[in-house]
Amino acid sequence: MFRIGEFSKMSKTTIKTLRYYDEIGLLKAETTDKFTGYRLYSTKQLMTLHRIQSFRQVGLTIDEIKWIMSGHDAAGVLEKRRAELMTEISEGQNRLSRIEFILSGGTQIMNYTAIIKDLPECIVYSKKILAPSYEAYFELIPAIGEQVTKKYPDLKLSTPEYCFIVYLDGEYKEKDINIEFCEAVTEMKVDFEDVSFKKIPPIAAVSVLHKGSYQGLKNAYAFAFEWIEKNGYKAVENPRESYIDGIWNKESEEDWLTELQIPIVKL
Amino acid sequence: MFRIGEFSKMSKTTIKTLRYYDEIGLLKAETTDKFTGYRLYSTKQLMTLHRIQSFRQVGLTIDEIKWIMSGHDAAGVLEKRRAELMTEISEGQNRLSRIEFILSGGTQIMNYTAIIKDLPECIVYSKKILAPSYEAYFELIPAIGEQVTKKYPDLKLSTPEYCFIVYLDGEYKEKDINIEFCEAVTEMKVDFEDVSFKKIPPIAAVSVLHKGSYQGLKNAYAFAFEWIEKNGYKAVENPRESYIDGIWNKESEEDWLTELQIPIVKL
DNA sequence: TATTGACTCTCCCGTTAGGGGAGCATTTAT
DNA sequence: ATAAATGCTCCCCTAACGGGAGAGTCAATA
Repeated sequence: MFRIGEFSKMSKTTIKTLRYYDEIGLLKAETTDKFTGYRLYSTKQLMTLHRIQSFRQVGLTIDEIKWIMSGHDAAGVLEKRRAELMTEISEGQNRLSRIEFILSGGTQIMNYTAIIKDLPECIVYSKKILAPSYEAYFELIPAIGEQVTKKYPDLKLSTPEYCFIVYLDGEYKEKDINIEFCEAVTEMKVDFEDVSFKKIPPIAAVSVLHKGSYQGLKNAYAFAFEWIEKNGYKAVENPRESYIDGIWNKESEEDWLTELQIPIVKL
Repeated sequence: MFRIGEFSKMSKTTIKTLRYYDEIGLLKAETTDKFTGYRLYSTKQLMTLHRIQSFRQVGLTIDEIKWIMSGHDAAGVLEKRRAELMTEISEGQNRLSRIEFILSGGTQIMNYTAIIKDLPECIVYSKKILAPSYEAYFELIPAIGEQVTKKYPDLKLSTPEYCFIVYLDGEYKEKDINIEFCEAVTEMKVDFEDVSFKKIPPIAAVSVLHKGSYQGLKNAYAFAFEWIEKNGYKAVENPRESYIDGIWNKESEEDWLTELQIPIVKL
């Protein structure tokens, strides 16, 4: 029989860990001196501990090991752990890729940052319009709001407001732009005229914030698409251009704030 | 200005997290209502939070992000994180490999388990002997102890005891085996006759416990070497065969306990 | 024999980045 | 006026131990 210090050296396990395993019942000392409280271990425990350590070294949790040590089959737990490890590894590689993207600089000079967001489900009314030019279409928006309010006076916008447009053209255009305007609301209603209601399902998207005039949005798009490509994602829907601050509440163009949301999937 | 719930939805961040960031000073609310205590956020905070999230998503700690957000250069931190990620990934792959080795069964039927241990530095006296057979050499061991004790009566063995042999032959032999016997002691002494003292440097080793008669040790060796190969290690020194329980303290062969320690490096 | 130093015990706090919930105050809608 | 939703603070919880305080135990030495 060995005292904890000796047993600790034999097994290359810290005393703290041995006491902890004793406390939680993973590996009880064979006997505990009734007077002194000293824990005493045998070489039999050495075998058990060896097995425990082999599981700990592949990352099983204490509870999982307890389960196995109490006689259950290890295979199920190990397969679960294998699956966890595979996702851990690919998440690690994803993070590594993202860090290297930042460190590689270049595009990052523009000071953009990208994050992945889960966009929740939402209900919107939407209207497709053909705008003669980019600037022109902003003047069309208030009218849409009025049109909807006239039809459904009780319809409420989501809080916080969430309104965005989607470019329907597959290519870049400066005039005669096909645009879909969407505004999130709290309730589904029946379509009317050229306004339709729809429920947008939840989806993951990369989000990039753009500050300043809409001239610079091109850069934000370029950044976002490069980010998507370099980090192993694929854009699966048209980007949403969501307006947070703009002419309606900020005088200076510098204060305008726009969020690009590009729905993606991991490759 | 937005209350915490709205801001939470805009940024896709939980209220708990926002309060936590406020508390630790990573992202203070722009103002806090003096009477109600309500936190109020602005779209400016949205930008800051976006940056914070981009760092969180690659796994930076809160302290690291604080450091960056207070104006320091991000590159150093990111490079450190990159290095961490690379070791995390390779550790993950190592664990995965080890789990798949277990699940692949086969060798595991013998119920061996392998772990990696850091063997600490130790001082041993050692003596090389040519044993006519495997069994014969066990009878030579007591004599060695006496020989050393006669020369150095005050020399003390390590506690716990650590004694092992190393096979010096490059090949498997059944007779005329070249063996080095080592016993850990507390002090360095001067060599005498055919006994030499040496300090063994610390090294990592794979450890396999073998229970039962020495007949079965072959299996343990086979298991250990297969484990080493399949999991991307390389044996860099002769294995140590360390005796824990044996004929000197256990009558039944079944209770004998031996530990194989094979110094390794990761490939 | 007394003492010193090494060892062991229990108890408590700390670690990360928040999550869960209780109990209470405030705001908004009916 | 009341009810529902939202906000606040405060406290405890996580996984697997590590650090340290304060007190008891053991073996060897002066």
